[in-house]
Amino acid sequence: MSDFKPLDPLLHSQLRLAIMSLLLSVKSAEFTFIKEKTEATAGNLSVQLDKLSSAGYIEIEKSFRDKKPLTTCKITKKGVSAFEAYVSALKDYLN
Amino acid sequence: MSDFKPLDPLLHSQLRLAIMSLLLSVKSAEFTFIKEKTEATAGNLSVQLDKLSSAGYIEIEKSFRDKKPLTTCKITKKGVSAFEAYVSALKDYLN
DNA sequence: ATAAATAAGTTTATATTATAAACTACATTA
DNA sequence: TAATGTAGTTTATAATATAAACTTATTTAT
Repeated sequence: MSDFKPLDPLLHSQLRLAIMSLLLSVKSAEFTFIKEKTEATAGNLSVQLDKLSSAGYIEIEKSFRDKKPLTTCKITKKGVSAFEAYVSALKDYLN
Repeated sequence: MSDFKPLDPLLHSQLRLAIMSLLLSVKSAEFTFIKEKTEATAGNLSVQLDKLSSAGYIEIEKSFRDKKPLTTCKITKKGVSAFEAYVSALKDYLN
């Protein structure tokens, strides 16, 4: 029997974890804000946001501001739960 | 400027993290013991142990017992430091 | 008016990584 | 001596992360 619970592979990724961590601390965040905070490239960020969204961990709203596209992200209840479960599982690995 | 320090990719891996976590809590551990505790396949374990060893995070000793190969692993000082740095960096992601 | 630069992303191609399947070597048992 | 088990290693493949190239639209300069 293993001492180690599996770690949600969707969260066990540096960038996605950073995104989720950010989103936990705010009501919502814009693409460009997340990009600055995580120092990710736009392409990478776009892909990872899609994955989190597909999993139902975040909600993405696309609109326009000043005639420019505006992508706004928000963590979901499911995302919060998944994050908490991940942190809890991770603790066994960190002693 | 980023709020998130990079996570050592060698440690940010479920299996390698489990291996390091195990090795932190014992003087040394045998291949088969680590295999049972982590529930990894022998192939995967072999590869990941090699990576940790190449990085200088663990030391691997190969011998024989009862005429059978015996692989024994031990965490190094460098490995302990790396693990501690990883945990410290990770904390910023977990709030 | 049109060419160049900027902004906000997305899509796609590539490099890296994780993982298991297949294999090796040797010992034991039927 | 043929099959089974033990303890791994090597290699092939699947999955993942990442950046480069691209798209669409806007603003600014010529």
